[in-house]
Amino acid sequence: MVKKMTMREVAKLANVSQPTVSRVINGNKDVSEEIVKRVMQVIEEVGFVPNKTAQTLKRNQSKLIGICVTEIYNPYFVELIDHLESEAKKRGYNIILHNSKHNSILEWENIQNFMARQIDGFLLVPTGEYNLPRISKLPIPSVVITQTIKGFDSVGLNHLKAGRLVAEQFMRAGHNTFGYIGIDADDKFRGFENTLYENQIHFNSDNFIAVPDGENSNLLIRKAIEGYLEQNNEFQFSCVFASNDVMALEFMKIAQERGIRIPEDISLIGFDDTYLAKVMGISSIHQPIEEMITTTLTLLINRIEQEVASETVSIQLEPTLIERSSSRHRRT
Amino acid sequence: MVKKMTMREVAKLANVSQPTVSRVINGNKDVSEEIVKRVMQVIEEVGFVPNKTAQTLKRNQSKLIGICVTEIYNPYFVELIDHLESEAKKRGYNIILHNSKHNSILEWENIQNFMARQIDGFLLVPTGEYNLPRISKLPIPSVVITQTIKGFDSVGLNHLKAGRLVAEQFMRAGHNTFGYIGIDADDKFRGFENTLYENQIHFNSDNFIAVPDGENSNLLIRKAIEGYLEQNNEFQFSCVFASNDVMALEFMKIAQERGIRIPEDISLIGFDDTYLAKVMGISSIHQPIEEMITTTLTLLINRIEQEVASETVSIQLEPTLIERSSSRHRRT
DNA sequence: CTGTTAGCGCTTTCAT
DNA sequence: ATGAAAGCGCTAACAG
Repeated sequence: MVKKMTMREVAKLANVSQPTVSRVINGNKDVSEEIVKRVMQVIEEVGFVPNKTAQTLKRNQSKLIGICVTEIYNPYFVELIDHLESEAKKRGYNIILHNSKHNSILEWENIQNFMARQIDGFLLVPTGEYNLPRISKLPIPSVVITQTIKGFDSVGLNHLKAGRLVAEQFMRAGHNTFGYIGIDADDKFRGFENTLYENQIHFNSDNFIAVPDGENSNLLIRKAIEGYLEQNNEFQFSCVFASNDVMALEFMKIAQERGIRIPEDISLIGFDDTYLAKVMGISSIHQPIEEMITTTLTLLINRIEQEVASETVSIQLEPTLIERSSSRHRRT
Repeated sequence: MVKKMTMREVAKLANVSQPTVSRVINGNKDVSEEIVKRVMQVIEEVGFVPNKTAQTLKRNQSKLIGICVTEIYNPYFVELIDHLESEAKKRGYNIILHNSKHNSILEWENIQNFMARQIDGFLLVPTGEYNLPRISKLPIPSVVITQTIKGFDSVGLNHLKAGRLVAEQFMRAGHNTFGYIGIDADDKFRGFENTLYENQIHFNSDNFIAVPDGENSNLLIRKAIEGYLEQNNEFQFSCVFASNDVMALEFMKIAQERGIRIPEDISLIGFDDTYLAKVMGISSIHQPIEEMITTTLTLLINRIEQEVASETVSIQLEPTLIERSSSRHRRT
């Protein structure tokens, strides 16, 4: 094929009308065997591929799903995108990926682009609240992923439960001073803190190492941890929960540099169970990514195909704790 | 906007003809200020976004570039995709990502899909030779990336030079027994071996740890390295070059488990300079990814827009060695 | 069963 | 400076 073929040209070569070619391609059964064979042969020979752009225009559906993430660097999102790509393909959809880089302006541009490209629906890891009002006015459905936002369809993790799992594990191992590394006091922290509280343990807020929001940067994380050390001279806890694996790893490295043994001196549990955690032997909260993707896609595709505007649904999946060497140590 | 708007409806609201709206949107200057303002206002109000699908059909160009990689898990490809997305956007193109999973059948399906979606051109990390003949017959341009294949436009790395850099560094540090971990005797190995040879050092092929081709799996890598140890009891080299960072990291972990110190007992250099290497302090060959992307895109977009079928060009970029702690040790 | 016709939303002559 | 008309490649309604 040296030039792009169209149905019209295929039709000419097969001595049939152009709509007949369309019927053959779409498996319409009211076509004689004879003609089907003739047309298929020509298609094969010239390597014809139907123009989805024209189909989209005519059918008013593109079989395209958008996904807009806040960063692409996070191994967690990579896993997400990878699964999404395969799963969507299985269901006859392609995906188009955009990165908002934690920037709401860019996020909106991305969504406009989605609209322009006639996607049928999209998945969103929101940068914040900024665009939510206009997103809810869009004429196509979307599902928020990894977070729960009221008024939106969403599939996320039970973060409270995740925090609880970690706290329980630490308590079971005999710890009584606790640390936390994260962006702010979100649900996973609250689950952690509440569980301690229910067991008459007060979480000392000095041991909350706050990392600035935004792109996950090793440098920023390191600064935050070193900032803590300047204030406190040494870590005032025997176990620490990091709100993602990147932070957990950075903590581990700083500990190693200072001769602090993990888990003997400090136990560590991360979050997301990315391959960073697997590779480095860091215990971590596992999110059921595959289940998340299938659930999300099912929800979104239902919205696309049923076009019913029923109540928004918000699904929370259950986290599990994957224990590795970084927390396999019992305090005495 | 509760329904998708079209130019026709915008036109009606602005009391002009539909082609006039098109002119306004495309910045045609033969439109009176007055009307431009009126139309823009309506567009703003109703949140109209032009339908790129219809534009594609009419203009016969989609402003879409495909990229098909062999795996998405490799941090190197993640970096590649990330840069590509931003850089393409700067030049007015969107990207559509596919994963061939090292499978030639899937690769061809992906390319067919590209064609169906009317992409203007694509970048390819080939799974092998299988599809190359038909790819060269396609009516749209493509550029092979990370490899050099004759008869194709390609942008890759000077792998011979990379191997040479590593060998030179090891020799300079006083090593005289050498190891290699990789898939097969590719250019980067040849550069390594040749450089040793030129210095009267024979590379002992027993010290070639061969990892099976395919998806980068930590498990397969580990098996290969452990297989070596079963044969040889211990590592018969004081320095080792791993053909990517994932392999380097796996080597490092196995070494650690066995009390082998890096770099004191064995120096290690990886390849790709991914954040795995950065985070773990592994010396690594850096590929200039940004330069690679800009070069590749420039080449591809030239092909797309000039539509001249001149000689294929093949560009090799220069690697650099980033030295980190895993090789900072001088033999005495 | 198969062909004819119309039209998806846009751009692009061609008139005026 | 603006509108009318044609057509990109396809699907779908309608004839026959």
